[in-house]
Amino acid sequence: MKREENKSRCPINFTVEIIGDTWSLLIVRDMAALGKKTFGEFLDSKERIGTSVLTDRLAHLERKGIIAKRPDPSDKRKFVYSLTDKGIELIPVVYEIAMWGTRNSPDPDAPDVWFEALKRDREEVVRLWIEAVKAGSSFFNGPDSVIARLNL
Amino acid sequence: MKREENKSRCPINFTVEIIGDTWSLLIVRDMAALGKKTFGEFLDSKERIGTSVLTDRLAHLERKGIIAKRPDPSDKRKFVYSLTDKGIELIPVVYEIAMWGTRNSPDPDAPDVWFEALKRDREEVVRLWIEAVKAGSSFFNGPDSVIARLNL
DNA sequence: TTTCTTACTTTGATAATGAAAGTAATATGT
DNA sequence: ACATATTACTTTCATTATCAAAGTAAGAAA
Repeated sequence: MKREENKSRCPINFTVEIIGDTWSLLIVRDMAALGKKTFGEFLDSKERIGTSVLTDRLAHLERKGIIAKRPDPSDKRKFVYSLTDKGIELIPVVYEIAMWGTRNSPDPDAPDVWFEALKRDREEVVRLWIEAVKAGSSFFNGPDSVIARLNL
Repeated sequence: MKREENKSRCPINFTVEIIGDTWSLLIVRDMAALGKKTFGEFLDSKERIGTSVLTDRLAHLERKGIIAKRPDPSDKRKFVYSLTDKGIELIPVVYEIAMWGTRNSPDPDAPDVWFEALKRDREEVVRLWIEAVKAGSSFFNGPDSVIARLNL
C-alpha cells in the first residue's frame, strides 16, 4: 500500500490521504449513521465491499486512529469496531458530503427521515449526531439517535 | 476508469464516487483556495501530480460537472479551468476536510491566515469563501478573497 | 526561424482492487 | 458429543489504476 506517501503537509492533503479512497468513508458512514460494529455487518452494505479490501481498510483506519478494534466479549470469534474521538470528529465532513450528494444526485436513496433532518438547523443536527455516536447510538439507530432526538 | 460504478444511490457513496480519490479534491482545493486555473498551475503543486493523472482527473471532474474547461482567449495553447456552481457547492466539504486535517495533523502546513480564519465563525468564513470564488477570486488570492474580506 | 512553452499522449513498470475459494477458531443445533 | 454453521479473516490471480518518464503537436516568444 503506497497510499500513505505524505505527499505534503497541507491539511486537506493530510485528510485526503486518510479517507480519500473508495471505501474508508463508507465504513465511517456505516458506523456513524447505521451503528454497524462487526466485520459481517460492514460486508452487508449495498456497495458490496470484498473481504480482502474490508480487512485492509479496517486495518488502515485503525492504524490511523479513526476506529478502535476490541474482541467481542460475548462471541470470541467476533471483533467490535467503534469510532474513536478522531473518527467522531469526521461527522461534520460526512454531513457535508451527504448534503452535497443529496442535493446533486439525480436520484438519492436514503431513509425519509434523512431528508427531514436536512430541513433542520445544520449546527443542531451535527451536534446531535456527535452526541448520538458518543452515547453508543448512531444517526438512525439506537436510543440516543438523531431521529429519536428530533422526533422524526 | 471503473471508478464510476454506481455501487449504490446512497448520497454519501454518490459524492465519494466523484471526489473520493487521491487527486480530485486537491484540484478543487487548488482552484477554490489558490485560484489556480491552468494545467501548468495544477502541475505545480506540492503533491507533484503526474501529467497523465492530471489529464485524467480534469476530464473526470469536467464530465461530472464539477469544473468547466474553456480555451484561453489570450493564449491559444492554454485552457482555463473554473469551478461550476456544483463545484463551488463543494466548498463546505473542503472546509470541513481542511478543518479536520488542521486539528488532527501533527504538523499542518498552511499560510498563517488560514489558522486565523479558523478562529472566525464557520458560517461566515464558508459564505465569504463561496462569494470569493463566485467573484473570480479564491480563499487566499484575488481582490475578493476571504482574507481580504476578513482583513487578515 | 529557431527555441520554448503548454497541454497533452504513450509506454511500461508497479501497485491497488475485486471476485472467489480456502482456513482456523468458535458457536449452535440435535 | 458430534456435525454443521458462522465469523473474521488470508490467499490467489485476473483486472484495473497509478506513476514516472519520454514523446508530440500546436502555438508563442526571441
